[in-house]
Amino acid sequence: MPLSTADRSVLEPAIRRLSALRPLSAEARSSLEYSMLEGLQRAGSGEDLITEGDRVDGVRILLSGWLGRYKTLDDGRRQIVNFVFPGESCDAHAYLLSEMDHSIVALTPVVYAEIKRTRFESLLANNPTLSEAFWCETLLNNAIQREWAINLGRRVALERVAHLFCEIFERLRPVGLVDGHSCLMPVTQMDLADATGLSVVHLNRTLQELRAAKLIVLRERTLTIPDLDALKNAALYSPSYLGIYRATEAVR
Amino acid sequence: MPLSTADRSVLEPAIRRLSALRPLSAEARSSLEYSMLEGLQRAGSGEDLITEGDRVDGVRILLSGWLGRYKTLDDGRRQIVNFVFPGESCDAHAYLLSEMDHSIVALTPVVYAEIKRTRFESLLANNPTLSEAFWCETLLNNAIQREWAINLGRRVALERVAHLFCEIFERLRPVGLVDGHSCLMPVTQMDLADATGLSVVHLNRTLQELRAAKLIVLRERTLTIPDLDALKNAALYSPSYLGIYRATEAVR
DNA sequence: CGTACACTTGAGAAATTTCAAATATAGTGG
DNA sequence: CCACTATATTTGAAATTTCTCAAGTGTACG
Repeated sequence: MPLSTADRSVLEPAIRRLSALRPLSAEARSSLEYSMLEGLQRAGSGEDLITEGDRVDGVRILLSGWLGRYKTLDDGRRQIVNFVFPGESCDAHAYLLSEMDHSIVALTPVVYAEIKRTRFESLLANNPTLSEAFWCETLLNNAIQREWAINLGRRVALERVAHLFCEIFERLRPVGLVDGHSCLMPVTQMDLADATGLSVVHLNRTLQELRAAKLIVLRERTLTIPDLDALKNAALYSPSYLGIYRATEAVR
Repeated sequence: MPLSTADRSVLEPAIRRLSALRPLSAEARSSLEYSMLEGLQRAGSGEDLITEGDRVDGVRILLSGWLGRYKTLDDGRRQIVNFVFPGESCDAHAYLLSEMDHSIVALTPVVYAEIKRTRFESLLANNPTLSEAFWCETLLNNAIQREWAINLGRRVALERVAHLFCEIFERLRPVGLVDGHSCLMPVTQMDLADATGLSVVHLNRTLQELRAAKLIVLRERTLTIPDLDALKNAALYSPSYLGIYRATEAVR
């Protein structure tokens, strides 16, 4: 469903994030803003934005809420293979491949901008700097996906959940969604379980362990990390995969 | 160490694979060949081609042997997050990010072509079709990486190893490295364990299970899959993530 | 021939899952 | 606003998977 009344401030996360990846010219920025404002959309929690096997015909840029990229096995097992946070896009360039290899679901109510393929392509053709920013995003995604592999393959439950929380913090920070030591945690424990490859029951117990160790406070849909370094320590966190964000952090 | 005598046939896997991703113009093909022939290199088994934290300054295209992309945790745990097979490139465009987020090791003796950044960039600039092929490769890598996430997060040991073998088959096929029902399996069980997130001991037992079920034959560094569909079944394999290869398969 | 490395086996320990049920919490219609 | 219902979180206990440790057997290579 299209949004009618929209002021430009809803676009802020997208602009902020792309600028963090590559400095955008004023011109690139304004034509992007124009294209986004034309395609504002909402989706409700639980709604699939796109399903494995679909063909893609454009790009969506998330403006608020959380999305989950997921894959399922025939017997229903589900793995969230990545989150999409405000400012991040999904499917940029995906039309270069034949079809979607995964699905994307709204884990919360979301607002996003949809830009059709032809529009998007001309936007990139006219703004090399923008094109580079989107490609950078693809590369960054790749790096994040690799980190998820070691997270799922080699970290034990506690480290794994701790690591996810660290990553969420670092990815929300550049778009201004970390407030002091806290951020919103709007998803269910089931979602977190599917993202960490754990059962809900064990995820729940792991959260309690993290709470008992005073590494996190999690209540009323808010995650607080009193001491991020301590949590990173528990997670065996290594920062190199989000390297491109580091400049951003310094600027804060 | 540079290779001296080199005939053009060593380049075949690379040309074959890129052509599978995007049809290459004769011109693109020959300038790529020329650039590759100039930068032929070898590395011995166990040698790191590049290490996490390094800056990248070019692209390498693997011509023979297997590479492993891996990450490690401080206490030594290692996860191979992906393999690189002949014809695949590593680090294409990686110089757009600040530094390597992972390391790449030669799991066998390898031959590869190295193209320096400036050379590579002008190659892409002059051959849009080539540029698209390389970007396609990046997107495909992304899809593979997502599949690894569900493999590590949601498949049990037997399914996981079975799935890895199916994937290896499907990725080796387009470059002509599958011979009937067999392909080379030149890596150690330790490497396979690190790729599937299992301990060596458990990987070994899982292989025995697969053998007992007649799903694989594995001896003398050769993997035979008598009935690929049966193995895919056991792996809960879903083909959508290697979709772009499907045209290739049909052509065979 | 020896030494290092790769593979295999056994057995107990640990992590994680499953099943089942109890308690919260949130959303909905009256 | 409340009662009702569905969903989300939490708890207990047993079953299962996977890991660790330790040792034995092969195999390749100098």
